Amino acid sequence: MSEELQTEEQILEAAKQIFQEQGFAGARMQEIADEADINKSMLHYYFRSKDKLFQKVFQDSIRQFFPEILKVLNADLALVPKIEKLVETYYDMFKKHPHLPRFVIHEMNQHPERFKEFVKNTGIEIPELFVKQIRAEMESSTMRKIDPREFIINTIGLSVFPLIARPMIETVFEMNDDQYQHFLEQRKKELPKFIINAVKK
Amino acid sequence: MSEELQTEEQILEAAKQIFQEQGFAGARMQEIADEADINKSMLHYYFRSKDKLFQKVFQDSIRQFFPEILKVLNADLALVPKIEKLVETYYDMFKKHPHLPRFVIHEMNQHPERFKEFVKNTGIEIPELFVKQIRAEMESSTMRKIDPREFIINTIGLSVFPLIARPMIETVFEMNDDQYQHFLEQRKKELPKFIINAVKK
DNA sequence: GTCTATATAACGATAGAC
DNA sequence: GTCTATCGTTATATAGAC
Repeated sequence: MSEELQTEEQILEAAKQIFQEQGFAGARMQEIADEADINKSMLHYYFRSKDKLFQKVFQDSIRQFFPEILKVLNADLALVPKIEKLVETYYDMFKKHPHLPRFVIHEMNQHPERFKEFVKNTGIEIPELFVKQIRAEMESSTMRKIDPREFIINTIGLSVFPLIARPMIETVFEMNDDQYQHFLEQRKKELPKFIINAVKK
Repeated sequence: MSEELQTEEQILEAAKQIFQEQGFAGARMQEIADEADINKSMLHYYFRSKDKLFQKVFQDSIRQFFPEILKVLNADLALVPKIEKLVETYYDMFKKHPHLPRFVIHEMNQHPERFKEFVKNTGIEIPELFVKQIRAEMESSTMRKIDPREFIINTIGLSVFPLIARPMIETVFEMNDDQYQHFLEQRKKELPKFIINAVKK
């Protein structure tokens, strides 16, 4: 009885790792069980089916991915420090969960409708405050005219892309793992400048 | 005999579609056979195994994805029209092959070493000419100092991200498919400005 | 080269003892 | 709640007739 929560937590932790690494289709229930160091039948005892276990993991992953970003977007910060904070948040998240962004991107494209349902259920909303902030900056003439949606997508895209494109970057620019990590560190400082400059008047 | 090439081509075309849509793990040989409108055993007759068929498709996809971009990067064009051309190339590619970018990203992360091998075999190289061009622009003081690798990654990332993040964009900004397509059209014009502005002095 | 039939293995899921 | 054993399906792959 006291083991209930622990086992369930162990399973979820293992499932998260395997699913995020391999995706739904690539993951094996046996592998999840091995990772959680429990018997395979326990997975079904706690979550009934692979699909149900996956949906739990996927929903948790969305909850992990979006709100943290939206929180920063809607925070009470000036534009420049907000961009800096946003970029930093992404890179921290990536350090803890290297497969999270690619996992979400892959799976949400496999079942777009289901994904939209999930997002609605988690109560994620348009970053209204940030949109207002951008509009205000544009009116006070420090920022050139740009669709706020473009600005948000560009900022997130610039943060995420080098993380999901790692093998490509390492290959094209002939980096090893250390050099890639060093490149990311440099980028953390450089990227906010790039973004701010892009919308300066 | 005269049917050999045609059948092989049919298989590859079908395999490309299914693999790019579902990934290696999610794809089924039966589904590829159905799509190609041939018998399932023909897949093995022509390509021996699922893995061999996949590797052919993956390599072809890389050949489809990279050289076209690198060709533009190394073309004899001034910076601004080059960026415009690059963005346009990406969006055209996406119209013809909507799943290509996400497919390459997902699969190259599943087997990074194999991916690096493939890239080397296809003879893809660092876009040296473009790097030189950026360096020249920086020295002639029209462009602020920036690591050319950052500039390249940013440009490609900004082009690719809204394509692979479509369900997210449609959800967060409450767009339907038409509105998304319209958004992309607008973006095709806006993005080069964003990029150029970002590196202006 | 193309088909049908089948081998072989893997996987998700369940039954039943403890 | 946890285990072993096993069922039922589905997947890749092959054998063999035509």
